[in-house]
Amino acid sequence: MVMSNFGLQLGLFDPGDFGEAVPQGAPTITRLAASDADFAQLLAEIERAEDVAFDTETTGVDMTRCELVGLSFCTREGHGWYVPVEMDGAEHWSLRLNSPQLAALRHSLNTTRAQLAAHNAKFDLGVLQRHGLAITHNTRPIFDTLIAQFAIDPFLRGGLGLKALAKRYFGWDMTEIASLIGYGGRGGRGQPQLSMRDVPLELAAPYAAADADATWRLAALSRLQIEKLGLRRLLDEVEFPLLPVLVDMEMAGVAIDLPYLSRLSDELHQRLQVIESQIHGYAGRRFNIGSPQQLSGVLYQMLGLHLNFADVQAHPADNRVPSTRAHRLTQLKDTHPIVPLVVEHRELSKLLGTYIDALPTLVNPNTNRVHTHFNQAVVITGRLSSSNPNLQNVPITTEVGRRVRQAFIAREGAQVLSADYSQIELRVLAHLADDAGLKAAFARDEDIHASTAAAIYNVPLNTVTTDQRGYAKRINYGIAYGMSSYSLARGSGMSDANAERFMAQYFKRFAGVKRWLDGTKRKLMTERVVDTLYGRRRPFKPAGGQTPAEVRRDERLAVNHPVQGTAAEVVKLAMLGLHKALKAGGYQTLLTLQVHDELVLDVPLEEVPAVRELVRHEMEHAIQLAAPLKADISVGPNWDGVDD
DNA sequence: GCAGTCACG
DNA sequence: ACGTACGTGACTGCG
Repeated sequence: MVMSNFGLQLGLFDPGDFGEAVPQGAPTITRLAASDADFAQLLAEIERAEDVAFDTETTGVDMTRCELVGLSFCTREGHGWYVPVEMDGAEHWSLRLNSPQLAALRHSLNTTRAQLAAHNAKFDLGVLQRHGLAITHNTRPIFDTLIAQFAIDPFLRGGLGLKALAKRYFGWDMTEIASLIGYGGRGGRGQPQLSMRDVPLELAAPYAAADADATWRLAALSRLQIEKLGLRRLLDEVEFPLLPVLVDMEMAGVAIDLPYLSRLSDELHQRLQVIESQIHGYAGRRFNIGSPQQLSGVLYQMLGLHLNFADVQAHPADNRVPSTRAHRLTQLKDTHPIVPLVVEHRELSKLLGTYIDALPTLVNPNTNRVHTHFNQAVVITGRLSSSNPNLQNVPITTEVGRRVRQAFIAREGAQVLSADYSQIELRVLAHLADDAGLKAAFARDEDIHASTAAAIYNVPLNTVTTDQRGYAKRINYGIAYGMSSYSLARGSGMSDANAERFMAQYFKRFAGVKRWLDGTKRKLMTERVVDTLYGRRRPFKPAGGQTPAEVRRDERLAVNHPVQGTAAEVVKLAMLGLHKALKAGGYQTLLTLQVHDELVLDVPLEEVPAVRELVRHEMEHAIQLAAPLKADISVGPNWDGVDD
């Protein structure tokens, strides 16, 4: 066994563990669909197979724009079909779009009793849907081998790519797509020189057929791993059913008010100019304010700003300079007029660079909307992540930030509906810890931070002060992340001794939480793995050799994982129920964004009253926990919601 | 390609 | 005595 591999050290899977069930050696036999008769045989195989893996070959990686070039299928191990699509030139048979053959394939895929499998199925489902091959009526969820492998081992070395997995489990050295279409630039980055459309059939067919076969074998292996690790409910009831929901969300995209952003950009660039010359004036010379190094030199050396000696001490071990982060600058804001200008400069250039000037370039010209990617296999806890662009970190805190949010609008004649869970992680904690005090507070729909304060300070709820509530809020959130009394003191301004007394009082009052934290740490020590309500695992390296700091960190990770991860599962369940209800009700409403505890929808005006109640119901009844779930909803012309 | 910074839950 | 809350993604400067 290769002990250098983290996944294997964790006692997960050796490539040969399921070797008998999944023979590895035999290469793929390629069968080209070269006639109507061939194609008919493929459909017959799809219809009577137990499992069908498929893959799409396209002209690009953007599912909202690329063209379908070919399809590959595997209905039994070792055999892969390739179906060319819309091939020009008469010498080869190919599947035509809008043809009876394509309709027949759609019917087969939607009615077969087989479970369909694909690697990174979101892409393939989106592409197929755009080419008249929507898979919406197959009663079994798509088996996504990438999502499955991420649940099986989130720390898989070598990544989750199909080729890497085939190498790892089957010892295959598969053809990389780069060797077919080539990539310009360095390190395989940059634009491909060709598209799959330009690759000769003799090369494309075996390449694509091998991908389908590899996916088929990987699905078979994954099923065994899933059983062994207890991941069936997570995948069958949450992750796999979520796939078509995410496809719809990504295809829907979100509307952006471009003229508004353009005006905002002009205004803020002007302001930035003014600030910049003022900063250079105070500094006595021009320098790049965006360079932390140069800025640090100006602030701490030229202007001599500091709160204490430690600020300006050299860091001989490395070449680091004193930090210029906003938190630091805020502490210094009254010592020199340059400081607030630097803070504002930071804020404006961040907002302009990341959102205001970036978003317009990301609008899809075909749809006039921005299509983010929701990734299901990045975050260890099971949250979604969003990228290209990341629409889960659109500003909201500052005044200017809210103006950025106003650029997110709805279709003509529609409104933006935003619904967010109230304190979902604390409700999840109440459930996981089965804590009587926490459950009672939520059952009475109390202001949880105020009622925590009342409990800890042992005062009536209506006499809790703003400060007391603030400390309680800090501790409520901190607990879920494994915060220490030391951090509470640092973060709240309390003395170390007071913070310690405060936390002791909290654990006395919420003994169930204390029990759960201790139990989770014990599980970490003994089993080196923790999991969520639906069984998503968070493995840890074997004990031994960690420093005390690393042990503490692992403890925080271990207690945070079930809380954050279970909350993520609840939100996903709500998305599933909502998506289903919107379809069943024939609504034109689009689910557009998910931001961890918030769902955003694009709702036609006439549907607003009904959809508002639908959303509330689906979110609050996504699952039955020991604490009730609560959703707050606002509706308005843009994402900076106005009315609730 | 990494570090610093900062946007969000 | 330890080190200072969990989880992300994007941009910029710099070597």
